[in-house]
Order: sequence, then C-alpha cells, then structure tokens
Amino acid sequence: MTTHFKPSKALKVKKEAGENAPALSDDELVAMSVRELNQHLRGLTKEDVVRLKQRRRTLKNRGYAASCRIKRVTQKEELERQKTELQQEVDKLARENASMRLELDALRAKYEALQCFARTVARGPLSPGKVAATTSVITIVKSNNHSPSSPPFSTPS
Amino acid sequence: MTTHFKPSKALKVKKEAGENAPALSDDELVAMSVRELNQHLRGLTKEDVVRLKQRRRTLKNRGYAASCRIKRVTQKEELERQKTELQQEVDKLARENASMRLELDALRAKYEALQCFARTVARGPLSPGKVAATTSVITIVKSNNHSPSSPPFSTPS
DNA sequence: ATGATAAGTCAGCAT
DNA sequence: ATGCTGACTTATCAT
Repeated sequence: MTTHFKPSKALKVKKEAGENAPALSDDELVAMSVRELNQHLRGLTKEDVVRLKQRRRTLKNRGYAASCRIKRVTQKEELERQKTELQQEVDKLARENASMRLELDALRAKYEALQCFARTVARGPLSPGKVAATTSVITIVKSNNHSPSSPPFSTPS
Repeated sequence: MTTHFKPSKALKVKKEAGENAPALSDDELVAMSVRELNQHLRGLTKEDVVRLKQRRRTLKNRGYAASCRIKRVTQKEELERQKTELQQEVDKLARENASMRLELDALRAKYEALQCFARTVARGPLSPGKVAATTSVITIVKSNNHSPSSPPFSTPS
C-alpha cells in the first residue's frame, strides 16, 4: 500500500466523527474502476463497504436510466426522420407518375392520329372525303410553307 | 438493521395496509370523488388526513405514469404503422412507375415503326418524294371508338 | 385539484 | 458486476 493519500486541497478538513471516509464525490465514485474502489474500501466497516458499493450501484443506475431515455428519444426521432423521408419519396414518385401518365396519353393520341392518317393513305390516298367517319381530327401544321396537301408527319432525317 | 422508510415495491401491487385505516383499498381511494373522500376523512387526525390525501395523490400519480407509458408505446406503434404504410405506397408507386415506363417505351417503339411505315406508304403511292424536310406536324385526334391496342396496319415486328 | 412528464430509484432480467 | 428497462415515486409545470 502506497502512502498515496490523495493530497487534495481538502487536507484541512478532517472527519471529526471518527470516520475516515474520504468524502468521495458522486462523479468520482461512479467513474472509479473496481480496483480503485477497492483501495478506497480499505479500513472501512463491512456496513460502510456495502453502503458505498450500493451508492455506486445507484449512481450507475442513474446513468443507465438517462441513457435509456436518450435512446428512446433518439429512436423516436429516427422513426420520424424515416417517415419524412418516405413521404418525400412518395411525393416524388407520384409526380413522376403523373407526368409519365400525361406523356403516355399524349403519345397515345399522337399514335392514334398517325394510325388514322396511315389508314387513309394506305386505303386510298385520293379520297379525302372518307377520312373521318366517326373520328374527328384536328391537325395543326406548323411549317414554313403552305402546301394544301402536305402529309401530316415530318421526316426528320 | 436497515429501517425501511421507503416501502416501495416496484412491479407488484402495492399493499400498504395501514394500522388504523379502515380497509380503504387503493382502488377505492383512487376512484373516490373529493366529496366521498371528505366523508371518509371525518374523525381523523390532521396528520392522518394529510397522509391519506398524500396517498391518494401518489396513487393518482401512479396511474398517470402508467398512462404516460402507454401513450408512449402507442405513439411509437403508430409511427411504425405509418412508416409501413408509406413504404407500401412507395412500392406500389414504384411498380406503377416501372410498368408505365415499359409501356411508354413500347409505345414509342410502335410509334416509330408506324411512322416509318406511314412514310413509305405516303411516299410510295403518291411518291412525289417531295415531303418537306422542314415541316413539323402536331396532330390531335379526338375519338371515342378506339379499340385498345388495336394493331396498326402492319405491325412491323 | 388534476393531469402530464422528466428525472431518479428499485426490481428483475440478461450478459 | 454491468447494463438495460418497466414500474414506481417525486418534483415540477400547465390547466
């Protein structure tokens, strides 16, 4: 045993009650290793030993309880974060979905129109009167010339 | 001999049978209205009155704590439920998205094919070969009878 | 007064 | 022994 008495500034204050309990602070006690603790336990009553150990256990428990609460809060926040994330993904997919649906509808219409035109051309290119029996066709031609019978599709080559 | 000031017994139904308390159970005491309580308070020491009221308050608090815990787990479950729900929606939208993308690609291909076909037909029979290369066409067809996935004239595949 | 909740204590479980 | 967590108590705040 070393004569290492932990010469702190508290030397002037002595335990006049006959007990030489070194007045361990909570922080010290809870951070102490078992080996350190045993050193502080020397020369103490069995009762005091038990009491000190119990105090240490209680302090430890206090910390465990705090960790437990922090963990609970953290997990809850994590859940909410994931929820927000998923909601954003839902929104994004829904937007993509809607725009694709529009595109699909537009392309379908274009396709139908082209199909109609192809029919008329294939069937009889010289009979424009029977183009639309039950179909109404609106054709917007955007070009720089004005040919009266220009085919309604481009040839981008 | 450790004197038990604190008769705390967790995890068990506390039965703090008093000495002169005339068999007032916890359940009774906690469910009692203030008026009923005052009746039971007649003929009791001031100390006993305070003690009984304090016991009631403690019992109430026990219930509040329980509600608090239940609420906590309920909210957590609710969060997880919503999370699952959102995840399912994401999956559903993603599937719709993928299938629509396929459909779009297929239709684009069909459109391209039909366009090729239409060009040959239009160019062949009339065949002035004078389709303007600078003309762009937008065709909008409004029709109410179009068979779903009707094959184009000659589905080139 | 009643209700809710954070912090602390204890019991009991698991490692 | 250590760490975690449910239940309980207490202190504190809000209504």
